[in-house]
Amino acid sequence: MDTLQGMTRDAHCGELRVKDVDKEITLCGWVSRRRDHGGLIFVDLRDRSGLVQIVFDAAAMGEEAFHKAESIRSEFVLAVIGKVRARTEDTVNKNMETGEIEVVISELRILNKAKTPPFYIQDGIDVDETVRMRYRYLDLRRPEMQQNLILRHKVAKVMRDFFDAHGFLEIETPMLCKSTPEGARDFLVPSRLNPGEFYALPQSPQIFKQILQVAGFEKYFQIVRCFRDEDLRADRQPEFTQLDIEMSFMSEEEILTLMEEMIKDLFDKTLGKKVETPLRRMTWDDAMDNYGSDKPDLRFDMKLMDISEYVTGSEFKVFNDVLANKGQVKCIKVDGYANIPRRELDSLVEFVKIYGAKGLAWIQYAEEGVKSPFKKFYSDEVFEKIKEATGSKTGDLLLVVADKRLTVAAALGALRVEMAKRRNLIDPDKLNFLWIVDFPMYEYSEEEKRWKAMHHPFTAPREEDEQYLLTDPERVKAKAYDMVLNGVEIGGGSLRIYQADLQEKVFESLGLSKEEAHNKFGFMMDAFEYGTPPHGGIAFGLDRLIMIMAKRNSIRDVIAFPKNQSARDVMSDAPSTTTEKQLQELSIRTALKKKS
RNA sequence: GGCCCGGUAGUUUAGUUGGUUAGAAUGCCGCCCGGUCACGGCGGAGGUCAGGGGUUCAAGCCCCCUUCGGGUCGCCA
Repeated sequence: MDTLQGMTRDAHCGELRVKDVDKEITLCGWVSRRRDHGGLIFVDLRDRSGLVQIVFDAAAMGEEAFHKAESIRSEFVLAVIGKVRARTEDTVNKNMETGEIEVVISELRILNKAKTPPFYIQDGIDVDETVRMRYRYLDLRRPEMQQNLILRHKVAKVMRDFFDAHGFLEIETPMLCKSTPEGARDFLVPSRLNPGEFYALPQSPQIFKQILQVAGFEKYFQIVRCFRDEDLRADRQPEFTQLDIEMSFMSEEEILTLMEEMIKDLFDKTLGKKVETPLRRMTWDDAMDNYGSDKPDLRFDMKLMDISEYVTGSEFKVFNDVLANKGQVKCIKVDGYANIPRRELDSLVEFVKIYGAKGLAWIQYAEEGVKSPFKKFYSDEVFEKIKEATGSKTGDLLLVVADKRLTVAAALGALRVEMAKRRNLIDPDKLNFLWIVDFPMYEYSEEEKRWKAMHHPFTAPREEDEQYLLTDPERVKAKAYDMVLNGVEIGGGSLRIYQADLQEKVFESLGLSKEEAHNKFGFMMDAFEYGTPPHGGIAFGLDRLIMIMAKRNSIRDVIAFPKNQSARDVMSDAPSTTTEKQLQELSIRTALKKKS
């Protein structure tokens, strides 16, 4: 095995071009591929910058050195000295960035050997994710994964520059915190020095960033890790990164505008994409009624349409019962799909049931006539009216759900996205941003039989709705906003309550007594008594944002070391059991021996 | 906690109605090869069919349980 001793790397594989021809260079990198032709060996050498073909020529480099080159295998680590040479026209490789040149090697050093990797170190592999995670250091060696993390770095850099330029300060907040009572489950950390007591890892720096406003920093941001002990998804990890922002003396309008500028700057400087501002704004009510979602994907249309008025007063019990209970009958139109196979319709019925709908009906405006499971309950005239009202043509399909407002929204909203995917209606190159505004202040928890804060209990209600806080919480709208990109919530925030009496009223509306509230948020409420400026902020999910920018389907592809769906790190095998001694030190008496 | 899908050489997989020695590609090893770039040719090694139990003359295939993985509903202020 050789060493680097006396060698100085002075070039990078992926950067070499025709302009470098005749230069004598020293490269370092990993062996991506080897093509051994007997007296001539080609190797694709890879470093962070990319690939270049290096050539070992038996005639030119001597028998001993060539013999060494013959021992090269995949992922060996090499240092080579060679001369850049233009390729002859018939040997140019147009698929490679460096395909017009190659490097003829005069000296080879094998810095390290490598075991045969369990999968190809290349883009677009189709390998079980567990294998990728176990060998994450090899997975991350793949160019596309390197690009994802390079993009991630650039995103963070552009954000920091932007906020610095706009007078924001990045201030760190604690990782060891007081457990927050509402919201997600906390990760708990035992305190050795305080037996029987626990810290929580932050779900977000929410309270600290508001207190920083009380402290007079005026403009704060932080790229910060957050922790939530909930079930995982393709876009949810137990620890994730958020771009956290809070500022004083700014209106909702000013905050939204500033964030639009930040997004515009970000996409321009990282991807070279122009984002049109101001971004479209939509109220929560409009989003729910027209798209069945508070994070609608507007890269395609397919609005939800209400056909309640056309189907009232018939013998059809399903619709009658729903309409009698203030529900609605709504549909989406799938263009040109009247001849949908029966089997697929049946699968769609099962699909909407996942979202709480009891069933799915349909109208097929087929060439041979209207087909519908409720055809016998209505006249041809009714189907004509619906056809006209929904703008349907012969050949179109309507998918119909009848239920309570939010159930219809959930089912048809999900079905809308599903049908768009199946019918290939989504342009993957499109970036569709919008703001959702005027969120409800509260949502009802069936489980706990009480009103809960939709955003969090520090969110300010709209002034005109304050009078309904205690009497009619359902109609109170909040000064809250979400940024949505391609059907994904990438950020959310609000103006906060900064006056003690209003805060108490909101706590009261949530069923929190003064004592309870003080017990849970006392330090914050104390702080708020010493001159709190009006303030507000927002937090962006950095992982999700980068996932979309990198056109991936999982945030695991833009996080260096993610957890699997069971929240395990399969490379290091965390979490794990610990020693009796450690547990005793931490005053954890119940030593759980899950695994022996 | 619920639902759906899946686990067969290192990897990606085929495997019929349950019926001979589980087949292929790729990777790996050896030999040959001077212009390849998914190099090519010849030869070779490589399998606890996730684990356990059951049905059967016979199980990769059927049934049950367990386990692991992915997606998702609930959950995620």
